[in-house]
Amino acid sequence: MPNNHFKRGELYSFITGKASIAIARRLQKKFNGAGLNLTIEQWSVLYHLWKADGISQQELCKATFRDKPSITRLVDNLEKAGLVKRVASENDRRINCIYLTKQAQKLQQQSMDIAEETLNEALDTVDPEKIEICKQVLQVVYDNLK
Amino acid sequence: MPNNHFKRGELYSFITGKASIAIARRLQKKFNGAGLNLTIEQWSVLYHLWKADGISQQELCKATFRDKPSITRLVDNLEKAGLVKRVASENDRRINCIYLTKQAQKLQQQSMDIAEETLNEALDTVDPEKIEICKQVLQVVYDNLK
DNA sequence: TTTGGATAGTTGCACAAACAACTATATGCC
DNA sequence: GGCATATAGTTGTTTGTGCAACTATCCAAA
Repeated sequence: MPNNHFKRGELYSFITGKASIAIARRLQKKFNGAGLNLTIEQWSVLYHLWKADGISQQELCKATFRDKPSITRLVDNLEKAGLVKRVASENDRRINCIYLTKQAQKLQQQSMDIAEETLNEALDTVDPEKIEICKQVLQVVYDNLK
Repeated sequence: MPNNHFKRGELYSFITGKASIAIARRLQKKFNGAGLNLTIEQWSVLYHLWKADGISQQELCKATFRDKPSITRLVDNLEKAGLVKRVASENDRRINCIYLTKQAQKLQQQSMDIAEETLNEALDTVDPEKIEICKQVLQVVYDNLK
């Protein structure tokens, strides 16, 4: 029997990711409350564009851990909202480079502040060493399954 | 500045819950591979019915951390699949008691085994003490935000 | 140079989530 | 009894996800 054998009652919340769902909901509420008309999923795309503007949809797939159709539709909606635009690559016409609009650039500071605030609320009273261990475990889980 | 202040680069995967998404995808693939025609969300409803058959939709909302419309539709689909049936409560006709069919009872052992196997794969090589700390942290996160 | 395979992106479909607005039933209070 | 209010559940709409099938473009080898 593997040493990580799980007791029945402990299995559920690990699989369902209750904690990350709670974080996402809190963040969404804060976005709404701040008048940011933005879903968490859209924000996750902008997050990577703020780090590297003009990357392709394929690169957004890898970065956000989503499949191609999901990114197609997120970019569709971001484009409708006037936050990004698709520009066909000069070198390879299969590729769309995704560029932030000025409007999207304005959202960076505020939304990142809200995200950080949310995480601080989530991790309030938690020993920083335990947070570090938790992050390590989640990273190994991800690496084990990807 | 709170002692849990997050560095930018660390913020993203905590918020997006990459690890639990990876777990859910792996579990879904295993269900599909085993010929279980069942989504993870449907399984999460059955999970609670296996523990307490005949509970109401409202109780399923609390147990699965979902809102009422989500449960309505999950029960719709489970009912279509012949896995549960709605029975109006005798005492209070507003309430639907949700009962497992024989077909659903047969799925318990196999699907729980697969779930446990998935978690063991996810947590392979992780020190059990660290898993314990990780579970604690995630529980506190949940309690902080709920 | 043509052709076959790989890569980038899109579309259709089924399922699920969040929110608001709705129906039906129960309950408590006058 | 009758009305206000709370509770259980449903429905409509928008958004997102996963899968399969599709188009367009690129590239490399015959």
